[in-house]
Amino acid sequence: MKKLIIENSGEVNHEEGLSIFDIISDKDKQTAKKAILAEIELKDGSKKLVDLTFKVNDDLKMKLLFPEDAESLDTLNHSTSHIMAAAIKKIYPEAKFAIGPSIKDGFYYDFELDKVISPENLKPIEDEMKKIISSNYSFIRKEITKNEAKKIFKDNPYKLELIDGINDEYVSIYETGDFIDLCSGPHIISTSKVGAFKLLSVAGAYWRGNENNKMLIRIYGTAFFNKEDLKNYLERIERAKLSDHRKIGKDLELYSFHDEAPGFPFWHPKGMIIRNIIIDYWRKIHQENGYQEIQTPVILSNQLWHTSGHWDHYKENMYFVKIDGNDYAIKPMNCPGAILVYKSKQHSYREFPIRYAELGLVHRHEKSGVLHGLFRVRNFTQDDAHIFALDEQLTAEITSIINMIGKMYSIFGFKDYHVELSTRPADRIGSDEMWDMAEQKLEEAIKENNLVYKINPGDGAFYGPKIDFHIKDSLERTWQCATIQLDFAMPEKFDITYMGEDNLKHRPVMLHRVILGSVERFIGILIENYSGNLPLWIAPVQIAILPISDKYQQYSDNVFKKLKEEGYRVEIDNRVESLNKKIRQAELSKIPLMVIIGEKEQESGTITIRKKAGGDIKNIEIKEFINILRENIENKKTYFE
RNA sequence: GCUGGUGUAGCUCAAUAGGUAGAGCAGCUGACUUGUAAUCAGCAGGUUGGGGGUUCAAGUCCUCUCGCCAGCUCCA
Repeated sequence: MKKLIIENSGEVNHEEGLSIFDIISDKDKQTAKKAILAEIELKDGSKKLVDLTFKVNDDLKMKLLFPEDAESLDTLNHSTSHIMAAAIKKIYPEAKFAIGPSIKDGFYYDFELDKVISPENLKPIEDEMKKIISSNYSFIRKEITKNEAKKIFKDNPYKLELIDGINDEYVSIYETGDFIDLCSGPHIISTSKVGAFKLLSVAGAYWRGNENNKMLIRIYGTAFFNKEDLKNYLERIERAKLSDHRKIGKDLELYSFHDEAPGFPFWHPKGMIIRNIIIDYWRKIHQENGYQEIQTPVILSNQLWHTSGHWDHYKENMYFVKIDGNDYAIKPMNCPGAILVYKSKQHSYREFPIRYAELGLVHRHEKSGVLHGLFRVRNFTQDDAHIFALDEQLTAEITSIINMIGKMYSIFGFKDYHVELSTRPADRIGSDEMWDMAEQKLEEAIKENNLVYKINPGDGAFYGPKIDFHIKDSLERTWQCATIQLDFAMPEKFDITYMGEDNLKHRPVMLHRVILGSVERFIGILIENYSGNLPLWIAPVQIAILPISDKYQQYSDNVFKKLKEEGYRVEIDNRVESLNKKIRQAELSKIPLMVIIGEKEQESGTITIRKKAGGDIKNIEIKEFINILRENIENKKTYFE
């Protein structure tokens, strides 16, 4: 007899070779029915997820996982991807399957097929999947040798390549009905565990994520243990779409895009108000932190871009122009300009660190398929800075930047962002020693500041590694905003120096950094995070004055003038329309505050405030209202109080 | 750039099986003077993204092209 210790539910003695499911079933049928997976403890103390069909041959400690555990939903999605593959195989026997993992909120499977798959082909696949699910097939795991596996998958180049990549003599396969897949698992015990699923979209995806490889067909789907969860998920996605900055930007007249300039945003008056508020605050915080603002040209000679390395490593993304027969480029980055400013005079170690800030308008030729509202455009303003420093000043400088990022993000209401350390890319300048040093320095700074981070290998800039800060949009896609880049290479390329204490020339180190990232992307993500309901201090229109009829026009005009004089962004709706209509339109325009003026207000010399977020303040004095406004705006409050 | 989808008035959407474009909102005009999310009536608005083709006839079919959307690659 062997002993199975189940976390939180005691011990069971059992015969050797029984599956976890059988053992639990003997003890408690209900629990066995509900369980999805088991997390077993290996001899070395580490944990591993296994199927419920896992055979127990020894004493074992484990924990059962149920539908409410996150790992269970992952597994369900992964298993559903197998079910989808099985269905596709039924309809298109010639399909060759590549990989089919679970992802956040769903799963996909990539496969090669010499046919066009469009959304209308999804329905038949779903129908076939339903048949498989109701057939209640078991997921049967088998461990076989690589050679055996190669025989099974002899017609599938993708699986063969995967098998070759496995560092083990044995591989595992799973059988579901007559469908066999190479897979490490784990899986649900039977197809009937899939309570609800939906195929969502079809797209192309390169094999192994490499654009030089063949493009496969990818079908995305999502699965849940019950129908209610699927319904909630689909509703959540629909709701998130209402926060789309592309829609809100158009509705609120913030900016527009036109066929005449794809990827180049047009800023409208109300959008400019948001931009300028952000920039005003940005200037203030940079002055406080010892930055000096500069501005460098948009067009610079090709010669410069040869020197900087952009010609060799960034040309594909650049635009070029000819002036008087000479070749120039439109800047894709601000660094070379800042370096020319630095080089315009001699520098002493006593000046360091020198912090040049620049709101630099850059142009990049982004591939047409990647353009995405304000998140991905072809011209944008980086809130850039280039810091020239001594080696020993780097850690303090990086820490100071990290603090500025934290402060600005919290002021703008971003709490949920994550950090990545992007290391050396294949296409780069500078020696390996430089990269070792730079990467190490950044990692030290991250650790010193106790940031939680992950490594993003190969994603650094061509001149140096970087710490990236990512923020989520309404659909929880993440976008890189802030970045801190450490650069030993450019100072060398441009041969920049300073005079040291020893009266000798030395080479400074350079930090490139942005906080907002680009003003455009930042505004896009700001809008999505607030669903367009911007805090009072940022809202392009702060107050809408709504006279109930034109009998109160004069009094309303006085209130309007008063607020305007105080510097508030206020509009008055003088149309002869119902109050209901005026309120509705102010609501749709996402104006945070409405001032309602009728007979009562006029008589008592007061106003009534209707907050967009809900709730009224009845009959208050204008003076008092202004005090409240001032209080909210000066403190940059997220919600009006 | 690649894969798939899509493109009708400022916005949201109609238009049977190809028969030559229709509505609501917004706009303009007029009436209504209104107390917490759309008052009523009238008017005006489109060579159906653009080019080419098939056809007696194209918003509808074919083709090229551009934009947009989802995803892949790439990125602030």
